[in-house]
Amino acid sequence: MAGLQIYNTLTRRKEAFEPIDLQNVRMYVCGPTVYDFAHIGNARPAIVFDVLFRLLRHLYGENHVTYVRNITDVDDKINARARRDFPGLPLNEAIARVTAKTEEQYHKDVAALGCLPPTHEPHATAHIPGMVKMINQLLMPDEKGAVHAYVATGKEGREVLFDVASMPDYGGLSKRRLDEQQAGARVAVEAHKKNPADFVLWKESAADEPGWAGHFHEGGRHIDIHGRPGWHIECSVMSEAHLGQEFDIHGGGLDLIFPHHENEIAQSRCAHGSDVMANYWMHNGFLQVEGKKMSKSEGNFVTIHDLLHTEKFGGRKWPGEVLRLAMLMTHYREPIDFSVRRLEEAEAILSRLWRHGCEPEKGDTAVVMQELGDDLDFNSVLQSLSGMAGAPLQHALNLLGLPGSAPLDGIDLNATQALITRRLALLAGKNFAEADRIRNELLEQGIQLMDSTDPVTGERVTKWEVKR
RNA sequence: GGCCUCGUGGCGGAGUGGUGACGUAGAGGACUGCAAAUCCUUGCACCCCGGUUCGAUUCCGGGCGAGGCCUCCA
Repeated sequence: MAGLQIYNTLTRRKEAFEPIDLQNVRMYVCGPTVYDFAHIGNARPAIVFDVLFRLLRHLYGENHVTYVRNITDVDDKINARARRDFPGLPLNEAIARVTAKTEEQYHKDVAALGCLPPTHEPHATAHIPGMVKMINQLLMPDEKGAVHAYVATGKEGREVLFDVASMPDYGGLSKRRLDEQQAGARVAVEAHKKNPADFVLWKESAADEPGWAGHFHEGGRHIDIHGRPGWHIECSVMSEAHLGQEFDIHGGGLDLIFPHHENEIAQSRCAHGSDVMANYWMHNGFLQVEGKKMSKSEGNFVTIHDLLHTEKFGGRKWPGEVLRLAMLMTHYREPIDFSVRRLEEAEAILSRLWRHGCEPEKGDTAVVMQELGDDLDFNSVLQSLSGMAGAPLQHALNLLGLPGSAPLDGIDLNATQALITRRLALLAGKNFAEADRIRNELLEQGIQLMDSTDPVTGERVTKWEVKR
């Protein structure tokens, strides 16, 4: 079996990947918070980890990989959006509308980018009891007698907080030392926290906010807090529910290393009394748009939906596969400057590959997967693809989640063939003007004609391809 | 202030202590009725300044620049 090398954020180096269970390779990736259209920055992890998912399925078998990507559907940003968009509705109903609509849109977007559905897509709101249970585990003394959580009262009510000082090696993923963080950090001091780095596990909800019953036990006391979970606890609980206490790969964007992933590790390890949550932590790099940080105020905030369905970026729509390749052209850990030029180049590469896909076969798909196994070395992959043709090329493209040939949707094959035949007749009669008119007409439909001469008969042969 | 990335030709992107891959775009040519495709040819690139060295883009030091995290964020 070809090896797989993965750069592990935990150790800051590339390591040979060794699954805990060959029969069930397990990966968790942080999914979207569903309050707004996903932007192209959100597309990167979806695409990168989809490629990894496909590679793992290739290496270990389709039924031996479990990929979990959560949906965060409880969050203060969602509440704010719900109040804004549906002011007349009760908040919970408004929230349900926002999350349902956004989630549906997200699924359409990533599907258009060629991403397979994950094995499981758990919703945070479906795992509240599990979160309460884990928080209680943290409130109880562990095997060594350490208590990792406490109840305190903050400005907006009671909270259950994680006590970072209770975990000696807190900060291992982000390589942050607690004592180094204090100096100079612009963290508003919150008096109820034992340590400024302590983070919320559960917080009390106001009457009009979404909330669930939380029964907690602290030092023999029973405490009921009608509230909602903190952000980090979701992933700890959902990953355990679907992948167990220890699993193989945990992925997400670079910005999640701290605090999100650091805190997930703290919660899971302290609740489980273990040294490991996931063995390999992978993080994708950030992207800019046309050389600038993407932000709404810069006016360069680009959603996946905009790219696919509007003409806001570069004055035209872009097919999902072009977007996918444009994203993969740069190694997943490197920063990307997302630009029109990049999309154009991806498109050019893709049409050349599709053209080669119709030629006599050349090359070996296995080589591609081997190169991909070197920490997703897509640059080498692209290089190999350009030397391939025919079925192996098409197969390789499919394994990468790209179409093996140009999609023919919306093209009337019979009508096209009829026009080509008529044009050949016109050419035989040297009626170039009319023949060119037909060629231009087809080009406007996205069909590019290519004339050549049959080497044997010397007759003109016309081929065509889809050009978007 | 602390921690961390990155800086190669128009763009994307390899690589190396000593003739600077490759792709894409551009230019010229072949082919073609003309295109498209294909093939051939072609162009100023290694952020700056020191140091080590016979020689540095590659090693060391210092700058400058871009970006990320430390607060919600892919």
